[in-house]
Amino acid sequence: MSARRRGHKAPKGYDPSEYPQFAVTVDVVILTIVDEHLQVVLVRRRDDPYKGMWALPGGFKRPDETLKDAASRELREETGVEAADYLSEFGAYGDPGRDPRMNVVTIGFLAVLRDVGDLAGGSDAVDARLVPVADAIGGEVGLAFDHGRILQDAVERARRDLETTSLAKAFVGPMFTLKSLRNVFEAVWETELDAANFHRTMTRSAGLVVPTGSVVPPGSAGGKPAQQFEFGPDYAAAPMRRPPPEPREGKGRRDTDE
Amino acid sequence: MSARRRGHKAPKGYDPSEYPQFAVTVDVVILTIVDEHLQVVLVRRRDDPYKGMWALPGGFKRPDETLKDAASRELREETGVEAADYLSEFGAYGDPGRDPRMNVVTIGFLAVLRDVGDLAGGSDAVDARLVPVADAIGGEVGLAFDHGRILQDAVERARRDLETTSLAKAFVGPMFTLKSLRNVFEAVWETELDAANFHRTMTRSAGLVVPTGSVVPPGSAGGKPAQQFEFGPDYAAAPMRRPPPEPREGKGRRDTDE
DNA sequence: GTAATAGTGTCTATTAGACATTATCCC
DNA sequence: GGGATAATGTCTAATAGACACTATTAC
Repeated sequence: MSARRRGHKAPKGYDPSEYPQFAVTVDVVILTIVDEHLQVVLVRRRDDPYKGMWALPGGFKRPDETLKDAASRELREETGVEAADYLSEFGAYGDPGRDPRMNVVTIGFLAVLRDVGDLAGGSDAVDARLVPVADAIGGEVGLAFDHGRILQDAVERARRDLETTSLAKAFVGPMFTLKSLRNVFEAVWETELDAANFHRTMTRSAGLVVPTGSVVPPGSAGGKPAQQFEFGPDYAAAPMRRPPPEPREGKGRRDTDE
Repeated sequence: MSARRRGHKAPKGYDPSEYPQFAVTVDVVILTIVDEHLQVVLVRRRDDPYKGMWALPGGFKRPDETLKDAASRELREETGVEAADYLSEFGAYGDPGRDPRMNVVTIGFLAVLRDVGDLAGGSDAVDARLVPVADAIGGEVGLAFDHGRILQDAVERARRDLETTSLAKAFVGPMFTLKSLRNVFEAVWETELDAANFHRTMTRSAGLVVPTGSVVPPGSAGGKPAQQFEFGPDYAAAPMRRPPPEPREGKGRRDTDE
């Protein structure tokens, strides 16, 4: 007991052997939207003892880099993308035994990309694929360790940040139609938004999104060409609130019926 | 380069000397409201090489405890409080050199207490005091390392959680007046809320707060006795939005005038 | 009585949401 | 033309915010 001191400010010359040592890893939850659905990058290592399990990309933090730099490096190594359009820390994970092989504390980072590019180009020792978030959370994909919980936390953070920050910018390119922007909110929030009201809410106050003048022709099914917009200087948060999750059928208390 | 492997899943028998080792500390931002102002617990260690600097309470994480347990333990050691009314992780700090004495990654926890009790009872080696958050952030109190930034992040998280979670419960006791509850929002958000509208918003839908029937007599200045309330089952988030920060005088663009 | 605090009532401007209507394309 | 998609218009209910007013206490 005397060996341990209160507080984390060890005196000069404090012997590292007197306090516990941990490996620190950074795991990156890389989100993007493909086919109108939210997807996450998962990897599977060929030399992994947990064969068949998919995992979040990640790696050891180095002493001479920041946590964010470590996350950025892992992202680059995994996807070849130089810089994420959004990269922020969302959680820390240090339960004893969560990795049976060592004492490790993992910092979770949320990365959002407009386009994930060619995943196979990342590394020759790693399988990487895009998985719909619903599948990964739903348990249809076996996730290693506590990566399921980490992914859940990341998605919840993305849902919140989409409402309270300019995260939406990271999901779309410099020019976008209001339909594609609406799809971002619908995919991340897992909800449906009225197209007419969405259009009005986005364009009501100038400075959120501004029309560029160019239009995109409709698909083979026809329709009015859609205006292309870009973000204005005032977009700092979603101009609408996230709708509350719909009550499940047959769950929760039932006041009426029967 | 060959010694380092991509990803954090080291093979069995991986040599700990092949990846960097860190000390992991947990720092706890303990918030409470005293005299209608938000306050934070700071400590100053007698044997600290950085004499005169105040710091956030914290300590090393042990391999056999979770991060939250470590935070809870530090909180208990510092304040004698057995359990915080709110305790959640809000950030990770790992910049190289942030603690010049060792490689350390710090996990920040936000703790909220209704009553901080006797701080001096915590330890004989530590001075502890309550400091108004405005003073601590304003630079009027010298904070060690990057603790100023950690504190700022914690306060920002508290502001957000007060709006989106039931954090308000942690600031008041089991019974409270609407004035004291309103003061929680005003102190944390650094704003003023209309008392009449606050009352209506809180009591409009039953299940948020419910009157207990008991009242508290007014002070020496007189006034109508205040009803005491307790939280109902439906209080999961603040029933009002956080007001946007007021634009500073003389700052920002000026469209009119001159 | 006056001052002070708790709580209610009322009015208005804004907003969310539902939904009809118009505009412009493909076939 | 008919179908499909984009964008606008309209209506209603709910809400936020300002503020007047009533209720109950200390002095």
